[in-house]
Amino acid sequence: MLHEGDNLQILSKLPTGSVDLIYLDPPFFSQRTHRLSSKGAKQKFEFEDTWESIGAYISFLELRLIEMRRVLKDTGSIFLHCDKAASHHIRVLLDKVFGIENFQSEIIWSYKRWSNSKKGLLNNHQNIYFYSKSSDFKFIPTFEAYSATTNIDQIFQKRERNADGKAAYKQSASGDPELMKEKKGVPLSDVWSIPFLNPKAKERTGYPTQKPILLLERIIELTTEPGDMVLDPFCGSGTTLIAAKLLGRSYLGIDKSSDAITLTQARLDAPVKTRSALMEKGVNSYRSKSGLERSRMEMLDIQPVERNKGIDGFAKVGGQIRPIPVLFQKANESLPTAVGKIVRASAKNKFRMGVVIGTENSDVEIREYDSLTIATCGVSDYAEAVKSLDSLLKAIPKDLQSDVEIIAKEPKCDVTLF
Amino acid sequence: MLHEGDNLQILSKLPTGSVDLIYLDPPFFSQRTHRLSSKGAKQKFEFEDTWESIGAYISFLELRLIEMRRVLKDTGSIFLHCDKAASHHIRVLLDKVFGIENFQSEIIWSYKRWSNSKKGLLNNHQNIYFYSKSSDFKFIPTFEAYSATTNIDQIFQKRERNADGKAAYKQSASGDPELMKEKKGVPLSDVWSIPFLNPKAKERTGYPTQKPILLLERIIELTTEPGDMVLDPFCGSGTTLIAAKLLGRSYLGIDKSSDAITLTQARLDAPVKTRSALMEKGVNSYRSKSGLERSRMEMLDIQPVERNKGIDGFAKVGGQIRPIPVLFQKANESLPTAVGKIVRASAKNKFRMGVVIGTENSDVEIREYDSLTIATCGVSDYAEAVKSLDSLLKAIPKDLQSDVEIIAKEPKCDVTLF
DNA sequence: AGGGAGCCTGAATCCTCAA
DNA sequence: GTTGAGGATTCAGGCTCCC
Repeated sequence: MLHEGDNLQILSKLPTGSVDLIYLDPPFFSQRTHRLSSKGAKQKFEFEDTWESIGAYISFLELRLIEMRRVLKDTGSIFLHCDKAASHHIRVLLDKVFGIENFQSEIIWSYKRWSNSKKGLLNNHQNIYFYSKSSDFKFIPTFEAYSATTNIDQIFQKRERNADGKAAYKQSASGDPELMKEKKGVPLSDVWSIPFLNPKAKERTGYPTQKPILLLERIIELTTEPGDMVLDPFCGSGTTLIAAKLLGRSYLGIDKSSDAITLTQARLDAPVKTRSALMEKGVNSYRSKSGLERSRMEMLDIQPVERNKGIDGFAKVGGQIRPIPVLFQKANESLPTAVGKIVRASAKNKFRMGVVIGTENSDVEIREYDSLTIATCGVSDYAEAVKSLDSLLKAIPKDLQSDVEIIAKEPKCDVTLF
Repeated sequence: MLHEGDNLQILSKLPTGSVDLIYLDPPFFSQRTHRLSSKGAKQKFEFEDTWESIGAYISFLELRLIEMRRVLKDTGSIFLHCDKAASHHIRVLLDKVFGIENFQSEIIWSYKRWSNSKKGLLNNHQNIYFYSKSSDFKFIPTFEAYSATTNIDQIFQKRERNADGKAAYKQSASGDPELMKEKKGVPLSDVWSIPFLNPKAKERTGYPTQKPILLLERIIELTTEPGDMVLDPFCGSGTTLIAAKLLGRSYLGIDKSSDAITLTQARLDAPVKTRSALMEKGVNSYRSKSGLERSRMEMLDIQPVERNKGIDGFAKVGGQIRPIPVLFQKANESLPTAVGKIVRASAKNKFRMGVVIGTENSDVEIREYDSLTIATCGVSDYAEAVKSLDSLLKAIPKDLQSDVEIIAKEPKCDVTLF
């Protein structure tokens, strides 16, 4: 169900204790008007986020949060999405309205985003405050995969405390370890790495500050079951309601803008969810390189590239990444094959030179392929790699020297990495 | 230099405008006493973190923050480390003392830690507030590697706006792309993934709430240059000062506990920094499997194992990880070799059955190796894998059936992964 | 009901032993 | 002797249980 109007009016008419989950994404107190002007779009959406003072902003929220608390069931939860602009004032308010004892989590939504370098750190997260109405809130335990450092094969073994009070693996009379029947994984963390909605994503509606469906799905699945009622009093483009619908929950959306309500209705009628590989499989699925390859590149100070068959990385000079592609010969391919790959991959980009590192030790060789200068060398261990890379660079023709004053670096730590 | 005593007294004697960076890690308002009860330790450190009220806690901090602001240079910065217990009240206070306009970042220190199943989400982050004394603060630009999804080979190309105002890759007269000479990487984010100090780390001193040196090094390198003065008014085990010393900065530490001062002095005399693989190389260095292997396991719903030569992962049933090891036959090994590996790896742990997935398509076969039942099947593509795994499980002996009702899953996305 | 003791867990290290 | 696979160990948070 959708309502157009001031959410305070509409909330006050809703029955007490009728909602299982409230997610709200109010204006963040950014003190500016948000609009998205995608050239192709038929429609231009915008909303105001300018306030007289932080006090005015907080009073605005307070009136509404009091009503939200009222309409929430005793087992219900509320998720308030905000950012650094007012997160501290909002949490003080939430403590007041819902009670400190009902604070459950500060969820950090972290993402990578296109950057325009500024003085200081890039803002790559937003905050979501999770409060329950009571200690008896509904919560569906959710688990993640174990960390790569966890000894999963070990922790199947049951443990006990021995005479000294030390923990040790439990053993049956015969000396065999006793195993657990199953393991669940690790409880979900409060730091969520979910990609920011890419400017190119099909899911985008043109509405500013639109949130990814995946984020809302996670919130809904954590605290509700199918059929439960989900309320979004600042529904905007309607992402919360789309997610609720896709998961078989009932939903109620409020927004004061008729454009927003129209858009939401249209999205509900025909939901589009980006099947982005990044969203569904995570950034790790992009990592095509093994730990060995990655640590080898780290030691040679090479910036890895994950999406190109003919380029494993780019050489760095003094911390700067240079347009000099590097390729490692693979175990099942010949050196000429590897060279062919890097030449093909470099052609479009007009890189002037590249490096191929072979699997067998060999002297440095420099050859021209069309307009590309390729150096090949072989490594079997780190010292050799550095030495080869060094002599490789010394052997480079004079006119290319200025481009490639690579200094072979000391390894970053004493530990042998491969 | 180290001072024992109440930092308010000692701060008030420090000259105005004499410090470049202040990092403080005050008690978090946890309302409990922190102690580390390591059995073997000679010494037991503890500190009180119980307060009459949040008001008392904030006043305590306010008096001290006012002095800290005074001793800071105009180009100086302060980093206040806290957690969800009082972060909102602390930020309100910082706004008051340093000015809203001098807020720079909310840094999220995120980490994985030994878990503690609870209702709700695991607390896996702490907050660090970064304020400057003025807009003219010292800041050393710092860069990270590009994300795995970035088209690095593309971003070397210069861009321009064409007639329609759209951005496009710049081309020379001959139609070739023009390349940038170098790229720096991505500016550092405000979400920092740095490992938590593990219970087994040599770097541990026995002092509770000890922070990793790596975290402090990053803060110091961001806002100071060699020779600059770093102040930690709640220095505890002295991590800030160790990091400052290692980076050639001057340092000043204050703590009211003489145990803490003694410990800090001892650490300064002989700094121990864990050369931990995780800290220095990141979690990805633990991933021994290629993207192909990992995505294959994801599709078959297998939990990967990274530390065992004879086990690639464990089978899941209904989302639960079961003690059923799975091994993929490698390209350069025979099926019997693979079976030998999984049998050896499983022997000590007394797993009852395992699965070997071969490289060639073949029917499912079940054989006994000592007390271990091994099922082998072959796959060459996804559809075949699902079919094989399915028939494999149907072929499993009756008495093991209850252990392995694996249902072959639908692929999670349309993209063909192998 | 309230407080304290003890249990369970898994991340990440240390450390042993076999190749 | 060297390496590295994998077995052993630590410990704080949050739970339960007991007094």
